[in-house]
Amino acid sequence: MKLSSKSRYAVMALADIASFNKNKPVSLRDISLRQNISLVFLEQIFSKLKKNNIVKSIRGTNGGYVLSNDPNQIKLSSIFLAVDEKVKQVQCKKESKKGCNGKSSKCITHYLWDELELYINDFFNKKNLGDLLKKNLETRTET
Amino acid sequence: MKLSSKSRYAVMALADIASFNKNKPVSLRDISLRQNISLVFLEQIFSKLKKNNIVKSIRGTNGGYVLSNDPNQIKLSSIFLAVDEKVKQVQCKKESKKGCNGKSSKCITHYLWDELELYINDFFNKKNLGDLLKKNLETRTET
DNA sequence: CTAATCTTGACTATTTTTGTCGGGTATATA
DNA sequence: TATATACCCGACAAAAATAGTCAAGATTAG
Ligand code: FES
Ligand code: FES
Repeated sequence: MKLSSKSRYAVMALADIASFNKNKPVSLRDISLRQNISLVFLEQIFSKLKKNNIVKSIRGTNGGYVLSNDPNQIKLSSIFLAVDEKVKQVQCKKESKKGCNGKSSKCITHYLWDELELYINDFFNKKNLGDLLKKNLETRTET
Repeated sequence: MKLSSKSRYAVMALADIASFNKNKPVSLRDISLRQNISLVFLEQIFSKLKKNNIVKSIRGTNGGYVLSNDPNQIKLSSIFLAVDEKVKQVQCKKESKKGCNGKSSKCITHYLWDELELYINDFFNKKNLGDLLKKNLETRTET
């Protein structure tokens, strides 16, 4: 049970931008080098982040990406929504009366998975990019 | 981000045994029919559950499986351990000083994923089969 | 004996993940 | 205006993980 690389990279890259944020656009090339992520893969990811208005792009020489909002406003859940990371533990359609096994009622584990799903989503709703930067700074200086 | 079918089936099947627990062994065939899970796949899963002492097997006619412990003693985390479900969010070796990206220090997202990992494992450590049965009963009768 | 049941290891099909490739288009700056 | 630097986009492909199947056997109640 883990996050996809796509999602991890998305958060990594955004955190990179946020920490280098001198109001100048950050190029994917730089992120790629600093974070060791394939440039072309990053392009894919940022296409989605842009469509979902998490970042703004500036084209041309000295271009790159900037965050659309303050890091404290960017929740993990928004990022994951943008890159199609879904926390899906329940295997049935929630609205339907039917269960995941094709039976006419919910399976015995349904409510457990539902609870787990809420539990995890809660984490992603509470955490934002700002928290990440702060935490990171704390832990690093604490050495 | 989701659990594997193997893990879901394991919990489902164990819950099935627990709720039919009249001290009689429950055959995989019955579970397969009731829960709509491939019999052969269940065999694979139960092989692991047995090795990890979650269930005991009784061979021969009228054989089947019984739980090794009281449902309240069987934590989700034990079940997942048995079927190799791993909650792995951090992508580096935790003990090492090195990061997931081959760099010499931990990446900027490391502490976030570490926190998430603990958070999720906490859920699995707190929940047991008994909780599941109780919850399920409540929710169903509440209609 | 024989039918029901567990036991085991190898094998395979499908899906998902993790990217690459090859072509664009826009723009700052010399 | 030329050029290099960047973003933009859709199709494709390798690799890994998942979700099983298949075949052959061992054990035991009745
Ligand atoms: S997960 Fe919803 S019915 Fe099984
Ligand atoms: S996850 Fe540990 S260093 Fe990146």
